Amino acid sequence: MGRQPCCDKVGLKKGPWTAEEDKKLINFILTNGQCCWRAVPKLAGLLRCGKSCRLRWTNYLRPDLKRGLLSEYEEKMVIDLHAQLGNRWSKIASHLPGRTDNEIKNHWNTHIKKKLKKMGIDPVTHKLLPNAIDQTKCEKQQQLQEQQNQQESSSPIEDDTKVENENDKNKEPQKQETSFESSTINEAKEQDQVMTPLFDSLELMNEFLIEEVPIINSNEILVPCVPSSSSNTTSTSSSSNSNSSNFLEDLLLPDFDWSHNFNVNNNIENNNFNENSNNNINMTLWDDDFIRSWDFVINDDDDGDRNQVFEAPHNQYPKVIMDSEIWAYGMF
DNA sequence: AATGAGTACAACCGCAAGTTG
DNA sequence: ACAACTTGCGGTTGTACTCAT
Repeated sequence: MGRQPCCDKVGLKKGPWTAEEDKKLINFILTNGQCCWRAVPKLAGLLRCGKSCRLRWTNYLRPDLKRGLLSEYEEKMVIDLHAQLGNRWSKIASHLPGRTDNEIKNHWNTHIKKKLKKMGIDPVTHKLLPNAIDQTKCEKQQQLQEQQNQQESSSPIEDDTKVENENDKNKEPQKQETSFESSTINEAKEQDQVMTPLFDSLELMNEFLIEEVPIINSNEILVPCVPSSSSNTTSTSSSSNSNSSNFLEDLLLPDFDWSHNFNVNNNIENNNFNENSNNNINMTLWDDDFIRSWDFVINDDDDGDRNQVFEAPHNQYPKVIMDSEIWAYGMF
């Protein structure tokens, strides 16, 4: 007897998920929690296989997902982790809270691979490509040649100063490199905030050791949250941290009054927020699509006013410690 | 404006590991 | 111990979108 397919494929829908399907899935998981994916489509009234539901949830609908491009800092981490773990995307993703293995894999294939190749680094082995090695050899030879020429054409006194200057010149990049080499993740974070270019060398990348990567437990995942309707708009992370249920309560608010409060006042600020990737809170989790999903889940009104989509500005994302069990066991 | 190439990313597929009866 | 089942992972594909011509 062969292995049963994960689902009966006859009559099952494939391809992109519709808003209606998302709604059903979110509704179901909010009500019942995540369990037995095989049973989910039947119980949720979806013509999908359980696998597809799980994928949709974990890669797209999950509330603790960050959306948007990976930051410079995240990219650096991915490169370093990939150097050590290879294509074990889920392992890599586990070091980047809010990111999925699929997302990282896609980003690797579309962005990072190219960047590394441009830099003369083999994205598979993380070593310098033969061409790049030849190039650096040539450059070194050229430099030596130039130095020799300069030495020949200059007086001994000038020589000393020149040599010193040359040394200084040579020191400059070295200094930079060693400072990079000694950098910790925190320093990398700081560098990321000033948008430094990607690595100058392989050595640099290898400095991001796994041991240095802060592993964040699922129950520590920060979920951007919205203040309640009556809330002060300057709510701080500390105030929200102290009460993890705020997030849930807010989600359960029947009227979502707060949604348009922000929409009106903060469009400009939002634009700045999206453009300003230096900002620590680089979470675009609550993008239109996502909010739309939740909006209609809560209101259960497909014809509801879509203009009242919540768009909270970056300074109004209180940090909330997300208790994984709340999601896992459907405590909504 | 039309169109073809390139890009980004959501989704699918098959396999393997883990779990259960 | 073993087969059936479930879940998760990594590779690949399909398609919508963007941009250059």
